[in-house]
Amino acid sequence: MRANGMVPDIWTYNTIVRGLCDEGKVKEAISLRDEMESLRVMPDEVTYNTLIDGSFQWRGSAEAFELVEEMKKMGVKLNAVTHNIMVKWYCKEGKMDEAGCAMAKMVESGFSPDCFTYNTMINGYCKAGNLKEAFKMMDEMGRKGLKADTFTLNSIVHALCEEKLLKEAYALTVNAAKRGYILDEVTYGTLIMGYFKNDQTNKAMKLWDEMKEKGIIPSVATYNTIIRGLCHSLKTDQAVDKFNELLDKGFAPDEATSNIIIHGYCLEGAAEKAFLFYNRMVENSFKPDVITCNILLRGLCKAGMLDKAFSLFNTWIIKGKPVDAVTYNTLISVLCKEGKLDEAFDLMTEMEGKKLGPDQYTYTAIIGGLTHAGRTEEAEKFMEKLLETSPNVISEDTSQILGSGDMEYSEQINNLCTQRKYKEAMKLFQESEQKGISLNKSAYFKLMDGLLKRRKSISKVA
DNA sequence: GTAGGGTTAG
Repeated sequence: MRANGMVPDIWTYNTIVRGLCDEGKVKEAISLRDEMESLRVMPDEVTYNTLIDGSFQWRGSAEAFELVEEMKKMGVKLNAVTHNIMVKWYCKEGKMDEAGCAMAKMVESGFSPDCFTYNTMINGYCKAGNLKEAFKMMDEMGRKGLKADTFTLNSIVHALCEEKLLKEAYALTVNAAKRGYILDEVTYGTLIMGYFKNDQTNKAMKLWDEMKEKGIIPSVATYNTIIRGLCHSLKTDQAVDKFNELLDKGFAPDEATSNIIIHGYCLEGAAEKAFLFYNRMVENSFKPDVITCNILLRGLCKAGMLDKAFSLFNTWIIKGKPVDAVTYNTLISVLCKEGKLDEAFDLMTEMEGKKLGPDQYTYTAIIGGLTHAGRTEEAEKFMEKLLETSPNVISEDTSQILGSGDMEYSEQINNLCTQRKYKEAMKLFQESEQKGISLNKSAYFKLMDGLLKRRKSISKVA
């Protein structure tokens, strides 16, 4: 277009900015913004929001907030989407207090939180294991006239699966479907993953069939879920069947698909098969990344082929391909197990030089090696370092304690919910709040289930 | 015809 003397309009530019950001080429996207300005196609809120989200993902929050400031300076008004992006990234970083502040700031700026905001917050609280706040958000959402939807449902299903409450998760989806909620491939994928993680392979496969019978076409991400599940159940050959099915349907597997299968063979101790598949994929334009490298290294170490592991590591470095903390920790662990502590220390120095660590995994490996060699005093020194870096490794899990909650209130609320006396359950919840009493997780789940039931009409799910 | 929420490899 430019060569033919045409000036792309704002829509065209924004589309390309989005494409670049998706690929992680945020710098190029930002320089495109300069080009836009020089051509007097002024970047708008869509351009900035795209760049801000991309910066959060690929360049870190400092750069992202700089763009927010720039946006203000350029006279482009922040909108609800801008705020939702900021809320989302606080949630992704697990900073739920700050996410709450961002939401409050959104209100101050004159925007009411919408379904995106609430679903983001609900998911964030679920991921943080704070079911009480997740439930409170859901309640608030309902009181503002916003309807829970498939996104809300999927967050709760995921949280239930994480708690190993699979029966409850399944029952929730069945009841939700009866009430008019749309179950989609993510709902199924989440349940399937939950069953696989709890070694209920048959149920997982049954749900896969059920999903397909319903005419839901799984995307690559959902194919990855079933392939991953089969691999973790040491059924990599079956996983490859699904992989071939994916190819037959004309889908292109992504980077993850190949890594999962390579990992599957490594888990089975079949390093040769892993390399055969690796080679097959490389010939088909698969670009191995640092995760591929780490998987292969672990596989080779597991199979006792240390020489091969180190030669792979060296070739990788010579080729200038990136390595990370996991790469080093993988090798350091195996060296410690083999009693080759000097070499392990050398690698630790090397990773320190590259500012990749050491982290808690490095220290744990070193402590194990030293203890095994009877070098207790040195081990204790590293123990101190470990506690400095991550005090939570050994201390008690406070969320567990908080999560245990008050039995009496929890049970009463559980019972009321089972009897569908949600109003009374809510009253009791408010009473417990006033007394500063926390409930157990199952009580919060029951209350959330109640909120899903409260929903009267069905909103279209995109 | 452009931006924001749920599943997602070591």
